[in-house]
Amino acid sequence: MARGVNKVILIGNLGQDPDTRYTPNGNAVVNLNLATDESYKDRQTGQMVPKTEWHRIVLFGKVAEVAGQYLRKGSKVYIEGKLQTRKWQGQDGQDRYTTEVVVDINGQMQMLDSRGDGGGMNQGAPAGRPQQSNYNAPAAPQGNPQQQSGGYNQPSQGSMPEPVDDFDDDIPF
Amino acid sequence: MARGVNKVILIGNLGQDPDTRYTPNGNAVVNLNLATDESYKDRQTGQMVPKTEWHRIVLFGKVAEVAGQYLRKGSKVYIEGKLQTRKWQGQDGQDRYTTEVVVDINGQMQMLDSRGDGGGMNQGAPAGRPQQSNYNAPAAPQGNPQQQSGGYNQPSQGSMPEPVDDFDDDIPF
Amino acid sequence: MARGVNKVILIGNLGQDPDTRYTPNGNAVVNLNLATDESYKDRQTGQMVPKTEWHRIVLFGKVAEVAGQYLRKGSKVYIEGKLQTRKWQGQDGQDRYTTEVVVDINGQMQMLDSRGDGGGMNQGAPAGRPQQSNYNAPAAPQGNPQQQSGGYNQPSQGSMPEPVDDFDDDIPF
Amino acid sequence: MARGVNKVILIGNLGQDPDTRYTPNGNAVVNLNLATDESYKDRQTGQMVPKTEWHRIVLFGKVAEVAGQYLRKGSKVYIEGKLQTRKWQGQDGQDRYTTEVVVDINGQMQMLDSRGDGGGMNQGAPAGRPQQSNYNAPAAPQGNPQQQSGGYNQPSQGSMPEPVDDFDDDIPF
DNA sequence: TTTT
DNA sequence: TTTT
Repeated sequence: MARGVNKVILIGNLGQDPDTRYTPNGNAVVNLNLATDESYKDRQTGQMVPKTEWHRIVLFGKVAEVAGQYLRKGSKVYIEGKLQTRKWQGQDGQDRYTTEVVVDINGQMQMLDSRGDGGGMNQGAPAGRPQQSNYNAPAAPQGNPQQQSGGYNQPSQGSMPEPVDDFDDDIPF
Repeated sequence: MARGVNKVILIGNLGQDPDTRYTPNGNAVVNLNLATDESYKDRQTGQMVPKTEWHRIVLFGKVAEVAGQYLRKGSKVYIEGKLQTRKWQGQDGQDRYTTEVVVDINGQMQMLDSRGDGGGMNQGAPAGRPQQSNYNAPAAPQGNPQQQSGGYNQPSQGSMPEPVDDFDDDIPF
Repeated sequence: MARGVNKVILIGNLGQDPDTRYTPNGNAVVNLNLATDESYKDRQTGQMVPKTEWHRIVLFGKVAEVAGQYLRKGSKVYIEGKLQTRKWQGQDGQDRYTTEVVVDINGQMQMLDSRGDGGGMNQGAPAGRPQQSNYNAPAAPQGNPQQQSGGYNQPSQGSMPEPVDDFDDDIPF
Repeated sequence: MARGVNKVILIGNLGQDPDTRYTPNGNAVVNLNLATDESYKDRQTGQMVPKTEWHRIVLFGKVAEVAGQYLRKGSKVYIEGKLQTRKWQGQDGQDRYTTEVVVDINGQMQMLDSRGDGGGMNQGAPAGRPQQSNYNAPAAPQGNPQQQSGGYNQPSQGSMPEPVDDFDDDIPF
């Protein structure tokens, strides 16, 4: 239920392979870094200047499993989710905020191609092995705080904790 | 032009009066703090738990002027804009990131009522005087970083700089 | 599941009270006539010309019950649904098509006020009695075909049949 | 300007090549037939049943030119526009209504691939010759009324007139 | 870090 | 009439 509207719609390409983790109950949580491109006319030069915006996407439940399995660096994807800002403590003890686009059972994810980055033509075919990095988070992308935490759900001061979802962890979506 | 899609749609209420500033060229730039409400079922208690998400909105051009003039704390509003993340330096010299919903000529703002917070019934009527705080930013609401900068376009290290828009500052939207 | 995206987002006002009907299984099906206003500059006169677009909305399940109970002629409402075109036979035996915005469990309905048309101030309060017209449909508003059918689920040639939803009629949404 | 919200977002595939026409002033007007796919669970069989919805899209201005040039039967496309219902007279003199998704300067069109239907790999490359049928309208697709009119802007009773846009015809978008 |  |  909602007494408001909170909706985000994005189409862009993945800057890297999905980062798949699992909750203690075995539910997938997938992070994506999504680039949306825009260009605008520079008033000095009159030239069109490309501009890339990077978005941090978090998927839960079944849509997370599909994303983790089929999406790869470079994949074009449609995302429908909601904005959520999480508070966490930096190593200096100060508050930090990270805004993410959360895709849960109310959201949507549509693969618009399935190209991996190996140059392969695996159109519509699942990648061999879903990437899973439960122990070693990748370096954070531009525009997002460093992610140095250990396993999912073990945030600690001085690192960015993982997102939590509103839904019951025991019941798969 | 865009080779991607970057769209945010929100309906919520203002947590405080709009913060109106002006660029050197006299164009309005308005910041809003918008709350969207949601509720979800707590799995322990089975109760519905209300949850408020706060969004930082930045309006440019004509829509900014209208927002600054007619919106007030408590106003219900429809916002259509795009996600944008800005990088700035904290007082400790470290990088910080703030994600905002930018409403420019491609976006939309719809007043869904015009209630001020004084309990007045100025339904559909303009507020007496548009609030303008070019010298003293209000404290940030829950879920958003503190805003301690001075006037618009004078960011300094240790404070959060103001957003900049892609559009020609001299040409009103 | 969907391999495409089909989404409609509207904010407007009801041209008349909701038309509530029930399936044989007791599920509510509500029809709304929603007006969205726009204005554009006439190139002859240079004047802004108002233009109203009428939309036929069909709600199913729980959201239908809420709509039927709380919405009234004049109510402002947010609608999120999908486009659906139904084929039916006119009295002359020829095919007709009606496009509707369908709001089911994947959609959303948000009351933006609860004004009835009696000029009452029942803000946020339920109307006394949900209107139900299972036997006598109101005349269609501007921009929509006449609705002359009998009870729900008894379409006949020469009238516009009622919409059907994809979902199991026995299981409430 | 708008005092309401009227927005449609679609991702689907073209059922046929675009139909490009020109106004007397030389502005392109392009019609698309777009299929969006969905599937739902049949309650009798428990099977997933595919369901296709067809949409009539009308593009104006620059986005129309791009669509006419680069899209082909089978192309996947993102459409953002508004709902509009047009009234016209059937050959029997009776009123008919056709609902379209209008994409003008406020809308958006994104090619999600550029595949033509000849099986060619013209990825991102313009098709040899933009289809133009100013004299001979194609048979109407399923889910849409027959289109039997002559050239653009010469509707007559007994046929479905072409759509008109709110914008000044002389000024390219 | 993506894509065209 | 499309697509996977």
